Amino acid sequence: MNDLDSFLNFLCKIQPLSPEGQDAILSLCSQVPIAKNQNLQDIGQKCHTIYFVKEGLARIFYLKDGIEVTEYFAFENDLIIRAESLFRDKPSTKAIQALENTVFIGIPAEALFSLFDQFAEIERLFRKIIEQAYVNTVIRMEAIQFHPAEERYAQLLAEKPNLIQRISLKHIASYLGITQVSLSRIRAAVR
Amino acid sequence: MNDLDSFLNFLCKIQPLSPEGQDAILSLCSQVPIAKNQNLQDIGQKCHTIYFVKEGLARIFYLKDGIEVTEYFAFENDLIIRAESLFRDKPSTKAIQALENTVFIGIPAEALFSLFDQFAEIERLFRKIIEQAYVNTVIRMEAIQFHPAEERYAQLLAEKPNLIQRISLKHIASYLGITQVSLSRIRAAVR
DNA sequence: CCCGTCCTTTTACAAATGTTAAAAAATCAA
DNA sequence: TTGATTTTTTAACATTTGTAAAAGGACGGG
Repeated sequence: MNDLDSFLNFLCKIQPLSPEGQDAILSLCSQVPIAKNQNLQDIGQKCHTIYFVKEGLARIFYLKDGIEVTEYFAFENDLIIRAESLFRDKPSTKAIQALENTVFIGIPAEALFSLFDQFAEIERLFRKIIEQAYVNTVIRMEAIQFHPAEERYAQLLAEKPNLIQRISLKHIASYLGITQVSLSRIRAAVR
Repeated sequence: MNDLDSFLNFLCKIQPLSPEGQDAILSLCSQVPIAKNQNLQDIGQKCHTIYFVKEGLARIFYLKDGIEVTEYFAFENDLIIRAESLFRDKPSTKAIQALENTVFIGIPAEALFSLFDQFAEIERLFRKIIEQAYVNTVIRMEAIQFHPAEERYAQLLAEKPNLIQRISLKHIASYLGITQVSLSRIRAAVR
């Protein structure tokens, strides 16, 4: 019994993997515990690692005029990568931060890509994972493009009701593309 | 000599393909000419086809309170898919429309996915294509999330200076997430 | 327990954007 | 060209959201 079993199980639901394939992935996985409010990766670093959240909660954020803007929240089993750095080999303008005590699973990208030659099933797995990430981003962009902030907040609450208990409002506000003052107003109006 | 040569060449730059792989893809490609302002795919249809623009110009749009919102523009060789329908097998709330007389290249998704078993190189090609699309969407979301409309307009002009000659301002406005009135004001202020 | 820090709300005001309507300009077809 | 249609601009006003500052709460360290 390995404590990455539930993670492997999660992967196999996306794409069934042979025992050999599973072992190959496992051999690349390392667990990285990060304390609450600490960064897993800092702004300015090139991203060479694909991360998942094993337990805890994390976000990607960047700085806009000195203010932190949250781009993405990752919960258990969620993929968390800085795609614009990883797939373009450029330094990232974003950081990955643990919002709770969090254990990440890290997979070195180069080593993983090498596995693709040997295991087509693993390439397929990650193709599907990226497809899902892509679809999620398209859907989120639609929301942010033309829905007023109040709708976006309501929608977020409907999708992830427990979010509000685990994440501070200022992070939620910047994720919604508004200020925390504005979010406070929205909450007051709903109440 | 086949008139899809330039398209094949475009694909091979992303991922080199064997002659057999190239033939396999070609055998699935059909060309679909659509007249200006006509829809290639309508709202409500399930999307089962992966499209590229061979020549011309197209967009994806949806209706928000009866008003058309442009989600995406596709120029020559650009991928144009309604990802949330294609990868989730749901009816799309979006339409694909030709903004000029346009020739699309269509590849049936199911048949393509079957090729993946036979040609790992083709699966890799489409993995990379989706990765690129994903990165582009992440970057666009960052822009729309926290940059004011005026910046987004300036950035769009810098990236695609010829866009303004080919696309009406109302479409550009909705792509930027603002009304056409607002875009007119921005243009007047810059002038 | 108290203090300081950080988070959240509230207030007042400013700026940006939406809405509606109408005018001006451009486009297109007969 | 003319007339009809569409696109773009302009105007006036309403609404939303941002900014800055202050006040109240929550929370942890000493």
